[in-house]
Amino acid sequence: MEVGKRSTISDVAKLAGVSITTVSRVINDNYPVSERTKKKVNTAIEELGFRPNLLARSLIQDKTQTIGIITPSIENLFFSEVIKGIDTFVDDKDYRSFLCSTEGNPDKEKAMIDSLVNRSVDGIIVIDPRTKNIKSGFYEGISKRIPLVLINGFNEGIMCNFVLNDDVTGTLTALRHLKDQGRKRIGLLLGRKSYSYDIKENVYRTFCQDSGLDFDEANLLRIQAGNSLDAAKQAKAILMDHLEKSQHPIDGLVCGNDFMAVGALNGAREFGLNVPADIQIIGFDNSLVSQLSYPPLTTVDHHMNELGTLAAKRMVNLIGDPDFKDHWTKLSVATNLIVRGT
Amino acid sequence: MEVGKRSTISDVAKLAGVSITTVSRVINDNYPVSERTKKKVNTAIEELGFRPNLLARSLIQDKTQTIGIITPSIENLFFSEVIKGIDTFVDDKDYRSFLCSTEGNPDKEKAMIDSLVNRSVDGIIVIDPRTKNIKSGFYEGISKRIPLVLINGFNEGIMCNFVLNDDVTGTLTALRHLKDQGRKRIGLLLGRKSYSYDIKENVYRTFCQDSGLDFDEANLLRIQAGNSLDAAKQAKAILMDHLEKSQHPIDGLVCGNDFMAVGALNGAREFGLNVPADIQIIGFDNSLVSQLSYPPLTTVDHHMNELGTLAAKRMVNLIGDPDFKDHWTKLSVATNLIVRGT
DNA sequence: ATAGATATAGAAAACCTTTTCTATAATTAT
DNA sequence: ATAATTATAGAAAAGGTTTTCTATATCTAT
Repeated sequence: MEVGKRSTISDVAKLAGVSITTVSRVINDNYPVSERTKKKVNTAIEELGFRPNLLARSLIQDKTQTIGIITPSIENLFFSEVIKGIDTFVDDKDYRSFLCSTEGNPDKEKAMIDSLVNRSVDGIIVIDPRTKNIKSGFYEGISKRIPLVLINGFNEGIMCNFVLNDDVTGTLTALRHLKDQGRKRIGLLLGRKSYSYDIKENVYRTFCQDSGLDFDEANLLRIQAGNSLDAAKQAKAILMDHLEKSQHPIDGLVCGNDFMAVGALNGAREFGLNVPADIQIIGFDNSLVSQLSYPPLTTVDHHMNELGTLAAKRMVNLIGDPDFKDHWTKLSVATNLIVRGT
Repeated sequence: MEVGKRSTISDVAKLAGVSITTVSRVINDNYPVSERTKKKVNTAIEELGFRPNLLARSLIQDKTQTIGIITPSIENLFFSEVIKGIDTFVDDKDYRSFLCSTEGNPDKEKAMIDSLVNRSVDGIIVIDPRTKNIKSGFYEGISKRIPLVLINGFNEGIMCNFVLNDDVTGTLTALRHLKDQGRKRIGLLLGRKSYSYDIKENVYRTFCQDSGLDFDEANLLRIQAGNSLDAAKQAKAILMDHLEKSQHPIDGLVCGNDFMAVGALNGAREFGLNVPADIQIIGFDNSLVSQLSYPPLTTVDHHMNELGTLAAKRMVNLIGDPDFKDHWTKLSVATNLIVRGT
């Protein structure tokens, strides 16, 4: 019997000599059924190897025990930590998750989300939502149809559920640490403009002003990396370029993420500098690479896993809430500096 | 109209003044409909913002345009490269994918697969299938119900679709390289027993025998790591231990993956050795970390992305094939050595 | 002008469940 | 002994599509 078509509830009913209603009740245990019939039904289920077709159930109940996770990239360590956090939490509540990669393309992201909505997922979590889609009101529209949580993207006045890092404190702590260590010329290294990098830049500018450090446009390094590896390579190149050309090169550097920091570390070393004696380098994220580098990287711990867990928790709550449309929150996860060898 | 319940095909039919059959035909373009009615229907669809409910469609067509990907871990670089390869390929064919993490637990893996089958996924790809489930015949059973492809796990006589790395050639090339470089005492560092590590061990033993190298049980290092970071830490520790205690410590080392290799690299350095002068280290996988370490790691490129792509390609073919039950293949992806700085 | 073909459209069945509503048998209360 | 309640079970509707089968109007060929 194992081979061939999958058996249905009506096969079970027939074999057990009861109605499909009764079988359904035995499966879901939501209505009294006598022990005798229960046993008959269970035997039949066993014999046929019957498993309920979840599609049919979903269609009628209008819930799928399914969520969608949208990410700009799958193989990025930062994102996969977040995804892991989400998945662990929702898996425990017996949700399965669709994983969709957008390659950072806003239109592809929209298409993905639409596709998931048409598949009746119970909710969608977006990692690094695209600014374009935030501004166009796309997410607000989706938010009214199904539960939506956005991780690490924000804009004032948007009615959506956000889960964010405390980038302000994180950046500030890193900068202060360098200053406390006696660094005089502190630089900042970022990727192309984004929600998170914009915050870091602002904090940096304010910090320079407030703390009487020399602010110099030349100490604000910027790369246009596509992926993690690119980031490391470009970071290495741009730092070496800076060291070579600048009259007063930096002696401290905060990087937008750990990949850039590792790249910078390698660049400084190749330039002949001693880390951390000649230049101190601080990464961001506390990702795996920060612990594998030599010396291990001083970095700002983003608690990426926690970010995912929090988003997932919020999601599960929203799904259970019939008035989910009316609630929206902005949650924040604290960051802290982990001092290691750089 | 945006708010409230989602509109259905019958809403469209009513508004356009036609039958639902006709609307269905317009959507799917699988039956002649006059231009005039087509336009009426499309206007109605537009006006209502109608999108077909994919659950209902799937239920009747018995296909969901959905596959499942099972992995022991989400945040492992090796696996995420494979997943990326799979996803890119199937996404292009308009499949969405469920991602399920098993934490390496065979029973959880079984439960996950069952859950996906009940959700009527069109096929399942398993990365690093559990030996226990291979041996129990579980995969063969699933293979008869829906298309199944196993990546990086194998056992003779099992009727399933496999996609494998050529670990034999990879390991051999690495060992030969070290010998060609004049290394006399070559070691091997592996994690707990698995399909892939067993092959590497066998190749190593044979190689030592065939090439007249001193084989010494003490040069076969073994760790029991849980995750990537563990692996690096334990590799560092075990190598330092070996260097300290061994009378004739190794001067060349092939590692089971790049994380171990980075750990070993750091360990050798901390022990005061110069890499590659005093000891040469070769990793496995050509993962991101191998390019970020300093010096960058010499490693065996596994073409993980290709592994995923090939599995995905096979999967899509199986899905299209009504006789998928009768075909099974063993595909292999070549490996090659990338010589960098260690 | 009529038979046969063709183009277009709708009615109804099917997919597999859950859920509501109705029915019967068994129990309890009067 | 009868009415009212309770426990158990089934019939049928519902969920939103696709698909098969049937019907009509239009066209083509004789």
